[in-house]
This record gives sequence, structure tokens and C-alpha cells, in this order.
Amino acid sequence: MQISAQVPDHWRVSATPLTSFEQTLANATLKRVEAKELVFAEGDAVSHVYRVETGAIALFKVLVDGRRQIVGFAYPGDLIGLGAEGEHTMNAQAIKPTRLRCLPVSGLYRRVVQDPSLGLKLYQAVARELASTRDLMLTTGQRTAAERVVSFLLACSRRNERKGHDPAVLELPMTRTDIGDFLGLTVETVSRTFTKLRGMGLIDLPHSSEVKLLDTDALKSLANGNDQDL
Amino acid sequence: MQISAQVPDHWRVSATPLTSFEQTLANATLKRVEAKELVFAEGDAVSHVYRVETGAIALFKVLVDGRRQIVGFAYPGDLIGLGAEGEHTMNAQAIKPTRLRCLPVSGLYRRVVQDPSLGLKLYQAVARELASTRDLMLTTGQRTAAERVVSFLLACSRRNERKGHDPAVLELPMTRTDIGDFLGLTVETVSRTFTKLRGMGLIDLPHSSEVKLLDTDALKSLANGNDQDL
DNA sequence: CGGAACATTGACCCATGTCAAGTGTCGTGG
DNA sequence: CCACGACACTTGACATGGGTCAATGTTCCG
Repeated sequence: MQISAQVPDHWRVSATPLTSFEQTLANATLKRVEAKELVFAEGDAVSHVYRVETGAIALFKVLVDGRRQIVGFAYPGDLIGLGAEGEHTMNAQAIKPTRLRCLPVSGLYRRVVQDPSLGLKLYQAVARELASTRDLMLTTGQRTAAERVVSFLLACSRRNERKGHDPAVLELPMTRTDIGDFLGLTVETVSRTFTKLRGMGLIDLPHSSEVKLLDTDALKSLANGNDQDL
Repeated sequence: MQISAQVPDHWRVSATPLTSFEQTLANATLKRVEAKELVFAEGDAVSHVYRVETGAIALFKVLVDGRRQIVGFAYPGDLIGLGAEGEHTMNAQAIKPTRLRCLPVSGLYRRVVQDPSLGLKLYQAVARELASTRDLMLTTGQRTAAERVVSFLLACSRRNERKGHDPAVLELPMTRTDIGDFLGLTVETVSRTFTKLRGMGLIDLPHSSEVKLLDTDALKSLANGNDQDL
């Protein structure tokens, strides 16, 4: 479980300076994973919680016939693996070369007993994550293909803004298929929608993994509705 | 935010006998709401957390043009309103006459500071809720109409089983429109799917709000995939 | 340079949405 | 107790957004 692909910075555990939890994370062992490598899979025993240092991770569930739903992306600063008890309930796969800090869960639970405020932080973190997931449900359940893609782009833009990057220039580390599996669309529909948005002069596509937002206001009105935090 | 429309009983706060939290809930004031009445709305200040005593509640988000996504139903024993900080991020509406216990959030937070294990319980509760929501995302994002409806019925059946009721006889307190808004389908599609399932001899519909599961195995294979807890 | 993986584009089709009648069913008031 | 009105549900006819299948283009890495 990821702590927040799309959530304001102010509540993040990592935003709190130098709690013992923070120090533990900073000292935790570093792990490297290659693109496409799994960090953990559904059914695996939960041994660690991870914080993404560099790279990006896709979190997803699959049906027996292979249909896949990505439930979130984790970027540097995000925690993954929290929330599961005993066994992981989803898969975490790197979408580019990634470095992770590894925190054994046994230590985490020991720490929670000592420090009540950490329990509250974990609670708040998961609650935020839940809010994001519900926003995504509103998107995949009710919006049209174009609205979904635009909502996704605007959410990426907001993420950039929070991180102090240019909100008009997006670097998308995931493939079109990943975006489709996130939004409940096929690759082809995602691709066609990008092409259409470019044709309308709303975005530019210098490379397939780079999107420039040319008319944010028009995009916002296209996304329609309370598109909150994707 | 509801603590668990579709989650095993064993982890529920209410399953723990007589914590101080439990006692507080038992003494909390009782509130009655009529069918269709809102318990709280998106944007409202969070004043209380509620536990459903009788009846049923729908939790939903809406787009500006009225499209609605129900993100969960809360039944007796479930908590709603948890997780939000400051303002509610969704609407809670009774779908039948309902009684609720009201717990002021100020008291809740006071209690968490005193009792570290309560913080952990809240964390676990929200984490389970998150797992359910992600299962629902897998359903609305990837499954066909028939698979969605069958997944929904099987989830209701499991809920009955957990509560010690007949898992083959479902009482559905919500309308077809509600089911559609939950599964990302229209009323018509939900209705047609029920009719088709009856035609296949898989279910019976004595009343529109009562469903009998006649061939659970066939239904399970129809739902296809890890349909976990809806 | 060559090949694998990803992306785009086109043609076609079908599952589901939309629109429009009906048909219960329930609660209220006469 | 019945009649009426309001809703909910069902069903049919039709339209269409997005899925499927297939071909081609592009990028990048070995």
C-alpha cells in the first residue's frame, strides 16, 4: 500500500523533521530494483515497508485472466507496503530503475507501541490514501475516456506543483498500457485520447513520455466535476 | 468514511469486548435519520463519527453534473465519518430509516492520546477499508456488467455469512440506481442483468429487494477472478 | 544495424448507455 | 378499504463510446 501518490505534502510522515521513525528510515538498508522487477507480490508475507527514494513503482491487482488494475503509482517520498497485515494484497512493480529504503515491519510495530503519535500518523496517512483511492474510483466509475485522461494529467500536474517542479511539463515514467490499466481504458483509447488532445491544441507531446500542458484552464473544464486528487 | 461494509468481523473495533472506546460508543447519543436524509455532506465540518445501529447508509461522491459514485454502503456495526480531517470528503445518506450512535471526534482524539492501541486499531480499520475500496476498483475498472453485478451479490452473500445470516438469501436495502452508481453502471443495465441471471436460473427475485442465490458455484465462476471482498 | 517493445492509427463491432414506454408497488388521504 | 400519485423497476428499440483486431510507425538499446 502506498502512502500517497496524489496527496498534499503537509501531512506526510516524511514532512515531520527527525522523528525516531524518520531516523530509522534514513538509516534503513537501500535496495535497488530494475524496471519491471517486482518489489512484492500479492500473497507474499509482509516483511518490510519501503520508501521510494528514486524511480517509480506501480501498485496493482490482477484478475485470473490477466486483466490488471493499477491502483496507484508511488514516487520518491512515498511509502509502499503499509496497511497490509500478514500478506500483501497487491503487487508492487518498478516501472523504471528504482531505489528503496527497507524498513522491517517488526520494528515498525515495536515503535508504534512506544510512540502513540506514530500510530496516529499511520492512521492519517492511510486515511489520505483512502481518500485518493475514492477520488480515483469516481474517475474510473463515472467519467468518459477523455475526462479520465485529462484528470490524470491534471493530477500529475498538481504533483509537480507540490514538488516544486513545473506544473505544465509532465514526465510520465509509465507506459500507455500502465495509464490504461490505471484509468480502466485500453492502450489504444489512451493513445487516441492523447492524439485528440494534441489536435485540440491543449497539450504537446515532445516525446511519448513527456507532456506539455498548453491550456490548463481548458483541460480543467474538460475534466469536469470535482476532480480533486485523481 | 466507513470502517467496513465488506470486511471480516474479526478485526472490528466492535468485536473487542468493552474497551473504553466501546463503552463510550454504547453511551453515545442516538440519532435517527429518515430514508434519503443526509447524515453529513462533502465539505461539512467533521463533528462526529457515527456507528450504524440499524438501517443502512450510502457513502458517495458526486461530479458537478450530477453523476454519482457510491463508494460504499454501511450496515449495522459499521463506523462512518472516520478518516476525514477537518471536512468530510464525501456524502453519507440513509437509504432506509436508520439509527446512529454519535461520537464527538474531539473525544476520540483525546482517547487516542491516552490509549496507543486505539490509534493502531483505527489504523488497521482504515487499512481494511482501503483494501475493500481497491477491490471495488478492480471490479469497476476491469469487469463486465455481469461480472460486476455477480461480484456485488457474492459480496453481499459473504457479508450475510459473517453476520450469521443465510448466505443464499439477500435483502438489498438499496435501489437499482444505487447499485448502478456503486458499480459504475446504469439502472437499466443492472435491471437487465438481474433479469438475465434469473433467466439463467442462477438467482430468484421474490421481490425486487430480495435475491435468492440458486447456484453459488456458477455465480462464482461468472464473477471470474480474485473477486475478494468487492 | 537490427530487433524488441512501445506507440499510433484505422476499420469494425459490440456491450452498454440513452431514450421511451409500460408495469408494478407502496404509502397516503379520501 | 379503495383510489390515486409517486417512485421504482422492467423492457424494448436504438445509438455510440470505447473495445478488438490488425497494420504500421517510432524509439531505444544491444
